[in-house]
Amino acid sequence: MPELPEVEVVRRGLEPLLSGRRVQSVHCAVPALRYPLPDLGVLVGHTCQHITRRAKYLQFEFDHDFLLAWHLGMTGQFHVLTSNAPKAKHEHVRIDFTDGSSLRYRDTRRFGYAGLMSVSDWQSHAWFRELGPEPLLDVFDGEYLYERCRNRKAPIKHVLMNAKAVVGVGNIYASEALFRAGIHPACKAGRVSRKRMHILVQHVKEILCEAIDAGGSTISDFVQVDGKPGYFAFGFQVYGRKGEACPRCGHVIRRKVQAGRSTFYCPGCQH
DNA sequence: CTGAAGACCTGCCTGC
DNA sequence: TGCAGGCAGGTCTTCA
Repeated sequence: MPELPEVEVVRRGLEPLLSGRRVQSVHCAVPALRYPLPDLGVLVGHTCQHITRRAKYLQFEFDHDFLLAWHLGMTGQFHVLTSNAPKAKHEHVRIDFTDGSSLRYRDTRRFGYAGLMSVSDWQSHAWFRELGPEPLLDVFDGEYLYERCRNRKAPIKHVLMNAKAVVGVGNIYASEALFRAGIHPACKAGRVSRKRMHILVQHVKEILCEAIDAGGSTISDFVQVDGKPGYFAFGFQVYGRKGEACPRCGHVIRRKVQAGRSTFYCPGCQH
């Protein structure tokens, strides 16, 4: 489901509802999502202090050095309800707080996963150790990406989606950013010029910011914490638009499968 | 080493 | 109406 903008929208929704709340009880309806769930019972009696984000992971920071890292996979959703609200379908985890609020995790496909680590040392955890830079930080710039792609024969779209190169850019935003930059998704990464790499990076940053401001993208099942959809999907220029006319040059937008993922592009203005 | 493909799991849509 | 097949926003593992 979510790429970086969607995870950030969820983080911003959860932060004011959960920070400062103390855990009263934890219920797991299943032993595992994608991986076995950690023993969340250790959080009982502890207070959620901040919710942060790294790549597509939400990080719930508790007192006493507990950090709960959570990846939403494709269909994971968090909702904050009251503790007496009924259990929804595919609701796998609930964390009740002493003030009566209740954090629910739903995940139809169960591709999500969670782990407990320490606030002071999460960077060394296997999930985080080898991640590339955050795309919205200044260290991610055209020069960085150009150097990262040198001699790489993989398609530029694969590099954009590779979390070791840069985090948070998934299938949708990779397609859209390449369209805006006029770069063909199958173009070998090592053959994109320095100048075009600068342009591409600018578009990646722009599109992620626009999507965050719009509350994320909803194609089928992304919702914000309050249940509202995201609105950015209305702004897609190529994603999901196979057969339609390119908004820029009028050529017919094509869909092709790259490494098992759908890629949408305009053969007229992406080279 | 790199890159491609399969696996995880469920639901929805399409076409026969 | 029913059913097979394809498809879905992520990431890890396996294989060539």
